[in-house]
Amino acid sequence: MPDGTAKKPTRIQLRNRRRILDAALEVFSRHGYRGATLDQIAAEAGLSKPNILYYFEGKEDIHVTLLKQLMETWLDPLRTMDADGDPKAEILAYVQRKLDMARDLPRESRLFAGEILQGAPRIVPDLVADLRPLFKEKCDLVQGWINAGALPPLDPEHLIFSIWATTQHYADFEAQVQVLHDRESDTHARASAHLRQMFSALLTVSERR
Amino acid sequence: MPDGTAKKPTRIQLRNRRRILDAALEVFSRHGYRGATLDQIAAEAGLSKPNILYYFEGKEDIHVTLLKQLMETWLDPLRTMDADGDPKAEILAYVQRKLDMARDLPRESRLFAGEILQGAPRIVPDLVADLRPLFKEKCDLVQGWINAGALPPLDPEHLIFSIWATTQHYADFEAQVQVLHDRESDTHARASAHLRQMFSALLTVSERR
DNA sequence: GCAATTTTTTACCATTTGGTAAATCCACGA
DNA sequence: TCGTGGATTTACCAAATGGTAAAAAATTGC
Repeated sequence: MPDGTAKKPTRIQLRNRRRILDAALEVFSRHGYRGATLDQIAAEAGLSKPNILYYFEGKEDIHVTLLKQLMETWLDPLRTMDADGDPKAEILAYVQRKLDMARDLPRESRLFAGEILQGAPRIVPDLVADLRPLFKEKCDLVQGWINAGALPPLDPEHLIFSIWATTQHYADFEAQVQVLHDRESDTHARASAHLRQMFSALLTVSERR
Repeated sequence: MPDGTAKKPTRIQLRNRRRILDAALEVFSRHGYRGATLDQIAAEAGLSKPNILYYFEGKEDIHVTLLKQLMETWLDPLRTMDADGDPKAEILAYVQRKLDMARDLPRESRLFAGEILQGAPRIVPDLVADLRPLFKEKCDLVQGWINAGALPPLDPEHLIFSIWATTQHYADFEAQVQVLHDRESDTHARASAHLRQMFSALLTVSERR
């Protein structure tokens, strides 16, 4: 068995672990943690169930591995927000990056959403360790811009919440959007335009007459 | 057994069905459909498992009953949006009602979110039958206001998506909000102020100098 | 080519879980 | 008070599911 204790992973090990995580992402994101079965993951990965348990300690191990790995990707666009850039442009660019991610990585978005929805039982520690500091940092950054008069007074925490909510909505609630959205129009393009308009309005310093 | 075919339900039937649905809402919203077990629901309801199956045909029956029942409550605030009121005030009031619902009925919000997240397999028909017409109607209403010059040009569909996303976020992602939000501040009050500010900015006809 | 190691399969198992059958309990009207 | 029909419990079951042991197969290093 490939113990996790820092050896050099074989080519086969690398390939199969990736296969398994790919399959697991697909299955977990569609059915949730409890709804997903090892048999489904095994079938999707093209491996046998015991073979999967040769590479991971168990179902939870796969899920946690997936979540931790995902967290990095997920936080990346936020990290990119640059203190030296133009405040409004930086934030609007962040909105776009987040929206693009919802389009390009919907499974990842749903996996994360499912975990949070159920109280984040398996990922709260990572949330506290990784997300919280970054979140605080970026809130402070936005607050700094406000204090400098580069942005109108607003609530940094809830601004970020709103960005997350509006962008991830298109991945997490895709089933609903699909039912409601006008079939002929390009969802992504219109969502992009709308969010730019909305956050632009919020971020623009109102010039009183 | 109390067949669904239109008899007069006993007092005991009414009471126990309500108990079961209450318990099921609690359990389903916390663990999702697959994650919830009849035993948990039974324990929460203070009834035995077979007794629960005396009142409902099965697990799915309970879940579907809950979802359909919930849909009504859920759509109510949207229905209230009045064509004769002031457009901006009507929309902002809708935002507030939706935010209040996220605070007062988080379990309902999460139950719904969980269903949609997994592709809404058990509720798409109702979405199409109930939600879609109402959604269309209100989009047309907003479009009418825009055409009349009472609102700036904006995308009605995505406006509503954004309202749903931002308000429900506080219920569905509560675990995350809890980890990140400043402990001393009143989440609901600040969220309310922020959303009012954001949608107000979006809905205000920009008066060019 | 061959021993040693890694990978995969076969054959299981224990538990959980949704669900059922039938016996029993109980409320209530005549 | 007693019978009747609704309500509840007891004792189950079959399938699904996470997981394991050990043998077989493949791969690798020499």
